[in-house]
Amino acid sequence: MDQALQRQSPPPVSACEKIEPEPMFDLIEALFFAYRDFVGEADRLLLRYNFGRAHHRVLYFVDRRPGLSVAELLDLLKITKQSLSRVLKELLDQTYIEQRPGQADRRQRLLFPTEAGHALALEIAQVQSRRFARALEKLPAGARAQGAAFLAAISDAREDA
Amino acid sequence: MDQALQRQSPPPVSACEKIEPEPMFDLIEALFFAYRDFVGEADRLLLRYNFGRAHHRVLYFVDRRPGLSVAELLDLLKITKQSLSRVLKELLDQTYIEQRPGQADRRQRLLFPTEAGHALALEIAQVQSRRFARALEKLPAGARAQGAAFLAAISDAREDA
DNA sequence: GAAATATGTCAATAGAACTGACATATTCAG
DNA sequence: CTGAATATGTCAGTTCTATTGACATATTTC
Repeated sequence: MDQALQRQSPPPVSACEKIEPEPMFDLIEALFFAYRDFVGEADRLLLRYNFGRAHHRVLYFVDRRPGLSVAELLDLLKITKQSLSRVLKELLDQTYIEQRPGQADRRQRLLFPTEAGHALALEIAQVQSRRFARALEKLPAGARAQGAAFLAAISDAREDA
Repeated sequence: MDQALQRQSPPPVSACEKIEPEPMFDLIEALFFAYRDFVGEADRLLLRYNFGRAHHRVLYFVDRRPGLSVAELLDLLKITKQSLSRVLKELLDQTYIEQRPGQADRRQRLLFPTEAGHALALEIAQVQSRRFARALEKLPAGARAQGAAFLAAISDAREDA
């Protein structure tokens, strides 16, 4: 049943065309599986509210950064405003999020979670945190800080927000 | 410009309903941004071949586990065979992947990368590895092994394959 | 007052996933 | 050998998320 063997050790590069090191397949795969299972769990929870992954991302950031402008949210999510609009409208209609005009700039519509929105965001964050907690139990002390630093280093340096 | 402040320290839980610890927002966010930027880079590269993220995932695993059966691939990706079919067909048609009947069980269609498929898979893996390499430069020695262990602990234990 | 900005919205499209139903080839168990 | 189970493929319809392009409105700024 194990005809699915790995393409293993780098065949000691025959020619000499700018020897690129062996790709870090361990990290590539580990990140894929970690993210797949991490979001999969939240997805199942969101189904109960007829929300998808996109709703979650919006609610998450609005809850974490109450008073966020639409433009700031778009930049965080790296999607277009048309993509955001459907999802945001549903969250507004079902009063998980509310808008208030900016006091300084009244063109802005600042986004705030409602009580229900905050509660839902918290519930999902707790489910995801329990996964992290289970993972950290198996790891030596300091793993949380190391893990956070590792992940931060992977994303592009310029994390605004 | 910083009206987007954090909902910070856990307001020392007023009542006493099974005190849930403060969610690990640092890890939740770091994993989101790391994955977003990690796959975003590959996505841009894939555009040149008119392939999407789904094609990449299939090609990646077929290249890593040549001789994989369709059922095994479905289980790795956690998608349905109908979802796989369009993507796999395109990869077969454009000869990045080829099928051979299993010698033991001739019902199976074992998947193998072609030369072109292997080259493309490698190219993408190298781009992603360079991102990891840049990240690891900033981190202390041992960060790679720690990071891999951290990610593995996050995904559900039973990684078959 | 004109230009730039922040947001909203309409329309059309694409990509990736889903469910359900059904067909074919092959293996396996009785 | 026959019938059930398995591995795969495929058709049809749907959902969700995202895209581009065009245009409207309110507000701020020069």
